[in-house]
Formats: sequence, C-alpha cells, structure tokens
Amino acid sequence: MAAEAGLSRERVLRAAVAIADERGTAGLTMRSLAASLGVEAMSLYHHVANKEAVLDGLVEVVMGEIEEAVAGLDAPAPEEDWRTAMRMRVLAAREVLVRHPWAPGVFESRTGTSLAVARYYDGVLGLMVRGGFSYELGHRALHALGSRALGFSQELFEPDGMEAPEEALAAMAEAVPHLVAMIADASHGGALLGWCDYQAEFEFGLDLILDGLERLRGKV
Amino acid sequence: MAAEAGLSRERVLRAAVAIADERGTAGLTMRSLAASLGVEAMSLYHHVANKEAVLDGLVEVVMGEIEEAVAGLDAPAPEEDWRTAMRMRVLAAREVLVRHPWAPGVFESRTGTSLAVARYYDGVLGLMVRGGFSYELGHRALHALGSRALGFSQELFEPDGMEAPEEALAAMAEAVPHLVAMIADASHGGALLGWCDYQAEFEFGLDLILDGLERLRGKV
DNA sequence: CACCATAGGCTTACATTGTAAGTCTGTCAA
DNA sequence: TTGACAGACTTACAATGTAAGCCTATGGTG
Repeated sequence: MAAEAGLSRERVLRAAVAIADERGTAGLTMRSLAASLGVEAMSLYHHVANKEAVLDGLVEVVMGEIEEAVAGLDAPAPEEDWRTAMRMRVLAAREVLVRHPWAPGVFESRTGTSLAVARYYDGVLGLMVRGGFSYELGHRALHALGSRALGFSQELFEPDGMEAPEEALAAMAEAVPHLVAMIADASHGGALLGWCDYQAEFEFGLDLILDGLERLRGKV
Repeated sequence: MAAEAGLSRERVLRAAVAIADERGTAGLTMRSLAASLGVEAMSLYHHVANKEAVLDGLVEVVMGEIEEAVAGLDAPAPEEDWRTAMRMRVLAAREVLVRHPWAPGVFESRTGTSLAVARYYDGVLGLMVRGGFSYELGHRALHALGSRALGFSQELFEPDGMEAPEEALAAMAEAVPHLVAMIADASHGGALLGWCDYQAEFEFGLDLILDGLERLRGKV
C-alpha cells in the first residue's frame, strides 16, 4: 500500500509478517508482498534470494520477537528455580506465537536448522544446565519438549475454524463414542464449541514434562 | 507407469502414497499422479474432488495402516496395564509413520478433523478410560500427547538431510556454546552426525508423559 | 567536469501447477 | 436400436515463482 523510500531486507520481511498476520501464509505471494510495498514482484529479488529466503526471514523475525520477550522477563535465576525460569520462558514464547498464528506452520516447513532457532534452543539448554542438568539429560529434554519449548504443540483437532461442531460430531457419533462421551461429560464450558481451553491444556502438558524432568535431574 | 484397468478412488490413493513414498509430497502433483497411472490429469477428477481430497485420502490410507498395525498387536488389557497397552499402540503407529516420512507433514497440513484421525484418538481415549482415567484426565492426556499419540513429534532440528554438520556447527559455534558443549560431551556415537537416536528420544519423551499421567490417574 | 559502473527499480516471458469446460466413446438398460 | 451416462481425453486459463534483460539516477574516479 505504501511506497516510501527504497526497499531493504528488513522492510521486506516486516511487510511479509504483516501480510501473514492478516491474510495467512496462503495470501503471502511474491506479488502480494511486492504490492504491499508499492513495488513490482521482481524488485524483491534484489533483497531476498527467493521465496524460501522470505520464509526463513519470517522465522528470524519471530525468533527476534521471542528473544526480546524472553529478555524482558523477570525470571528467577535457573540455579535457584530452573522450573519457573523455564516455564516463564516458554509461556513468553507462546505469547509471541499467539500473535502470529501462522508461525508454527512456517517453523515446521523450514528444513535445516536456522541460526535463530538454534540460538533459542541453546538458551533453553543453557538454562537447564545452570539448573543442574547434565548435558545428557538436557539433550533428552530438548527432544521431549520439541516445539513445546517454543510455545506451540501440534493440535490434530480443530486447528482453527469451527468445523460445524454439532453436525460433524453427530455424523461421527457412533464411530467415536468415547469422544462423544467425553464432551458430554465435560462440566466445563457446557456447549460443544470453545469448551476446551488451549492455553490451560498447553500448560498442563508443559508441566507434565517439566515435572518429569525435575524428577530425573541429578540422577541422569 | 502402468495403465491396466479403470481407475478408482482406491487405485488413485494407492498411487499417491507410492509417489509420496519415493519422491516426497513435493513430487506429488495431479499430473505426476495421473502419469503414474497411465492417465491424464483431468481423469483423476472423476474419482477425487481435487488435490485437497487426495491429501485427505493419504491421511485415510495411513490411518488405515495404523489401525491395522494396532489391531495386530498383542497388548495387555488396559484394565490390567494401560501404560504398556498405550506404549505399544503408540510405537506401532510410529512404525507406520517411519515407513511414510511425508505423513507428519500431511497430517499437519490438514485442517479440520478427519474421521479416521478422530476414530484413532477415540481409541486412545477409550484405552485410557478402560485404564481408569476420568474423562477429564483423558481429555488433558490427549492434548498432552498431541501428535505423539500418532507416533511423531516435532523435530525443529535436522529434520532430514545431513546439513553439513561440521561446517554448519562450526559457523554457529560461538552463537550456541551450550549446544556445542552438549555435542562434545556426548559419549554416545562419537562423531557429530547420527549421534542422536531419534527412536530412543521419542520413547523417552513418551515415557515422561505416560509416567506423569499415571501419577495423576485416579486423582483427577 | 565528464563518465561510466552499479544498485535497484521495471518489463517481459516462461514453466509449473490446479482445475474449469467441454468432447468423445464404449457399455448397458429400455 | 437407441440413448444416457461413466469415464476417459483435449484444450485453455489463472496463479505463482523466477530467469533475463532493460532503464535510470547516483556517486566515485579519470
């Protein structure tokens, strides 16, 4: 929409984030990106190698926001309370990802490790080591946490839309009796939709893992 | 490559799986799929609605293989030992996914819940309920497990290729001191590449979660 | 000062993809 | 016999990434 001064890798990436935020990654094409900068598609190639590089850049930007959020945290020293320090860090990362719902998909699509992501995991590992983890346990912990360390987990169910809850469920009712019973049982919310609190579920899973790690700390 | 008799949804999906297995999903186009069946691209549309439907079909096929693997299991009754029953089920699913490395990506790309996936999770939930879980804990457990219940977890690091281990690591060495130290420390394998055993790491994370759940069983 | 190399924009053109629309043909029921 | 239809094919197009080359102002150098 806005033209302004010359382009730059930074301006291009910022615009890409903006488009992804409002239209999702499907709406992010080299042409739409260029248009949002008041420029032609091919001009972008003076600043980024290709579209893959743009996606890599998105990861960089998001990781930057996460590092910033983590830096602004007032967390306990890991030597004192690694569990709380870790929990705060992960939840801070999660807040950033919630602002960019497309980010998990982009993270997963990147093959090969980006420096920004490696640096983040290095920080996570450092935190655990300072908290008394052996490198071996730290290693296993990184795997066990997986993307949860970055604040997201794979939801195979109802990722975004509403998916016509009643009809869909009714249609498969007899095929999935336990799920139906589980929803019927739920004393929470009451209705079908929105009856489950993703943030709470995320924290539950995170705590489950952190508890397990704490129990192993020092022993392995 | 082979023509043979008429098409059918099943033949199309089988061919799609074959292509994904050998060329990855990037190599799976309507044209390549048609060609592998000795047919023109548009002919496929008599049997599948569109490419999305093909991808949905891939999920169906994989879930079918998983259900088959699970059915062939000689697992203890959940009432006796839910933990072992669950563990065996998940690892059986994982074996199927290892045969189809593209599957996780396709699962993640599907929005909205497929019947096949819902049915699988229904089975997992049923197992836990028979093992003494409340619906509430079963619910949380499904979230905590996430895709791990299907046998895969998000690896943000070195997803497939070799990624020039020494050079890449050396390049980022000063940015990620803890990771470097961790690798140096590793008494396992010895070399950089292949030094970490994904299957073992997966099982570690799985057991961490199952242990945590067992501790909560009956209490919530 | 003249000059020209370069950065960074633009235009054109093409291959690859999914898929809409319509055609052709053999099979089987009326 | 016929005629409807399933299921193949042909053609055509829009969207996308990107290769190749053009054009122009800017600024360092003879």
